[in-house]
Amino acid sequence: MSRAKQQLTVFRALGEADGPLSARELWSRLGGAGVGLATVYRALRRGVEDGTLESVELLGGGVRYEPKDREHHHHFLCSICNHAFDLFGCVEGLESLVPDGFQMTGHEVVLRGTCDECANAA
Amino acid sequence: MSRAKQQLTVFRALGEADGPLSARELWSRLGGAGVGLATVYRALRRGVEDGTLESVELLGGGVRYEPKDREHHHHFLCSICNHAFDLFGCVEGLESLVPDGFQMTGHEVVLRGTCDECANAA
DNA sequence: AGAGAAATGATAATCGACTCTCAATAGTCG
DNA sequence: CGACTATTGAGAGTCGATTATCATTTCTCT
Repeated sequence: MSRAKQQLTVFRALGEADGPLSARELWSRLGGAGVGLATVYRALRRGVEDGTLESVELLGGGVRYEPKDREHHHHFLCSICNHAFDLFGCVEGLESLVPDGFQMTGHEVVLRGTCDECANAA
Repeated sequence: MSRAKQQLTVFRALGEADGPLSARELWSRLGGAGVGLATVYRALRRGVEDGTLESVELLGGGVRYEPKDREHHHHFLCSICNHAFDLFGCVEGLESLVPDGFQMTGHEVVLRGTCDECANAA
């Protein structure tokens, strides 16, 4: 593989994914061989520093990364394949949960369950 | 400290907390000295096996534990002190986020921001 | 093409979280 | 009290994730 801008390769793979990917998921998608794990980590770190990428941490799954240019959205975590999927839309009524004196700056919603594919395979 | 049922000590501390605690938080609340970290981990593990405790994993915060006998609730994670607080109530409209073919079995909502105390200290 | 800068891959090193080991201690029960 | 079992604390060991090292390769610019 040409060594020019492997970072672009990493970003492209993230952009094509249907949800945030962990460093390892990303690495295996890139073929494992051909791109070093260290390079994946480097690209991710730089992406976050650049503001191009965003890291999200979901329950039980460690840190994953996704392009920062996406609209506000949340995630679905399949408890079988452990893959995270993007969801669209948001929910109502978050403000009412905030206790007096607390200031909310953001929120995260994670749905757990079985994804399409795993549900059919079962 | 008497060695009888340190596990109870651990459970009590969790019960008195205003939110889920990590093993380390719990350990430092118990005085650090006096109870070994290993004992804390052991008590937590047994608690989860018993069904007495539940482990929750919030964004950016690792694994925390809380008594399982609580009502359905969510959490507020202070980005300054990094402490997790219990919230009461839930939100509407979660089902509408689930894609076709996916089966939701649970969900987690985490609010981020500044807690009472940190907001005043700032 | 040639020099210097930047990026890369393989692997060693690090880090934090958690578990295991083991001798010592406390609890149980006759 | 005395034998036997369960629990404990301290520290070593393990495990996975991430980062650092470094020789090599690729880029950029002339």
